[in-house]
Amino acid sequence: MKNLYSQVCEDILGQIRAGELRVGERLPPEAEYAATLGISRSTLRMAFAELEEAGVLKRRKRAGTEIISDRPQRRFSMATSGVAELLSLGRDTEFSITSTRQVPTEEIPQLAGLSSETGHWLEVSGSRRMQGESRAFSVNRVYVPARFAAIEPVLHEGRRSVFQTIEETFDVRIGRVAQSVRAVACPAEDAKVIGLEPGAPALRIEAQLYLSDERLMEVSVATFHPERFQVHNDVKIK
Amino acid sequence: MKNLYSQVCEDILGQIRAGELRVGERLPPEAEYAATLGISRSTLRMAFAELEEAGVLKRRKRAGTEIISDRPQRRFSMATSGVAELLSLGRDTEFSITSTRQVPTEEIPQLAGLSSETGHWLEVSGSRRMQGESRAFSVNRVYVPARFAAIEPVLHEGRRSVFQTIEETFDVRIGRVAQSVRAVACPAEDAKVIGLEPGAPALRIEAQLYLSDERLMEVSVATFHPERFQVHNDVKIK
DNA sequence: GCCCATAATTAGTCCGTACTTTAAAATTAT
DNA sequence: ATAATTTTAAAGTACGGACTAATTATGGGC
Repeated sequence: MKNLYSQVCEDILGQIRAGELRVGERLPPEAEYAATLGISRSTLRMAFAELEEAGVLKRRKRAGTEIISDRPQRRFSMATSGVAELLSLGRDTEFSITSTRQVPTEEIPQLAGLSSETGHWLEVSGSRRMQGESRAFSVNRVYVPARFAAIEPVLHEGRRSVFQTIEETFDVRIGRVAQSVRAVACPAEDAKVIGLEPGAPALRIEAQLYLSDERLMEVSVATFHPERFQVHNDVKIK
Repeated sequence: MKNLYSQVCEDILGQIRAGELRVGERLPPEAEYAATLGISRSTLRMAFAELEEAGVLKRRKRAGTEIISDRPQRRFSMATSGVAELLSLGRDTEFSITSTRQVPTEEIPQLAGLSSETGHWLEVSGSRRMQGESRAFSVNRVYVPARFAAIEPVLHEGRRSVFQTIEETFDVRIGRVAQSVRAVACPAEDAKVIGLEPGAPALRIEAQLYLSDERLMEVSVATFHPERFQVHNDVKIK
């Protein structure tokens, strides 16, 4: 290995793989560890930074350096400039709500097993269109747990996304997004809205948005017009 | 602002927004710049690291620090552990080649305007299946520029992805992936292979793989069975 | 036993210096 | 001109020291 700190990374990774260090354990304090390794604290910190980046370590003031995974991850960074972009909603689109209602968990397959929240969710139905255009390119259904149901009146005030409204109203931040993309035959009810034949190919995106403490923030199910919308990712590899 | 280096970040960003610094320009050398700002080089380097992370700066030894964007990007990291995962090809799938041939640029719409490479590309046609299963879940066509066409004999030796073969054979690394996902009506020729009715909804993924120097490495067009394949992203937000 | 103030600990920030590596630029040779 | 070589400027690596801030742990009061 060329650099000292990369070498230190490898060593720590090796010890984890060999079982000498285990997930959940804490490493010694920086100063102490650097001394025993015979390197400077700054060099150790560079190694730690790399391992933290790779998802192996987690560092917190006073709490120390914890091993949280034995599998370093090659890092990809998405070339997007906000969560809205990540969710593939351009800046120049607007969301209009057609209806809201309370639904019990059992009625919506996408909610099954996701949360032990109280039985009812706020369902927000709507569609999204390019600014200025008249026809929508997607039909959206967003499910909000009871905890955030109070946003309902606020939603009607603007054309913002549901997640943005929640972020602002409750002063919380998205921490993670799990998203799946499939091709489906467009349901008849949605086909009318986006101008498709029933049964024609359409793109279905289901997303779960979580807060940084892993609590569920919203579940969203959207059906997109296949010619007027596509998911585009641009991913740099470290 | 709390930290000196975050403050420096803000300052630089502010100057970019104000037009005092422009995209394409280079910042002064670290030592010099730190001196004029009246801070230590390490502190400046922390600020630079943050701005590089955000996609605003690009640093290269001896070449200096260049401003490459005026829009800092909120950071997303994908929870994948390799490019294969990123391209949504699980570890436990295998690729089999059905045919290869030389094609001119004009015949393939996905190649239009992508590269000024010489007129011919190596087209590798194949399908991908889960390990052990008999029916494929995707039909793939991969286009390799003439520069890498020599991999053709190597391809038939194993069941590895084309990009992996290129990486190994030429000792190069992927630097960026641009990917788009759409819903399409499955073409008749592909429908047979993955067991779909012609015209049924299918997922189409088109990807361009670039090397770190931005030269094109491969273009791939794949059609997926909608029930047996979906794109899944799990994205942490900083 | 529980709550609150205090102390101790640990990662984070900041400084300054010295040396190394890379690659752009300049120079020389073909 | 073009190719090979040398120079050199810039980021990268590494060291060590000092101070800061956050948070866990401790101890005292009720």
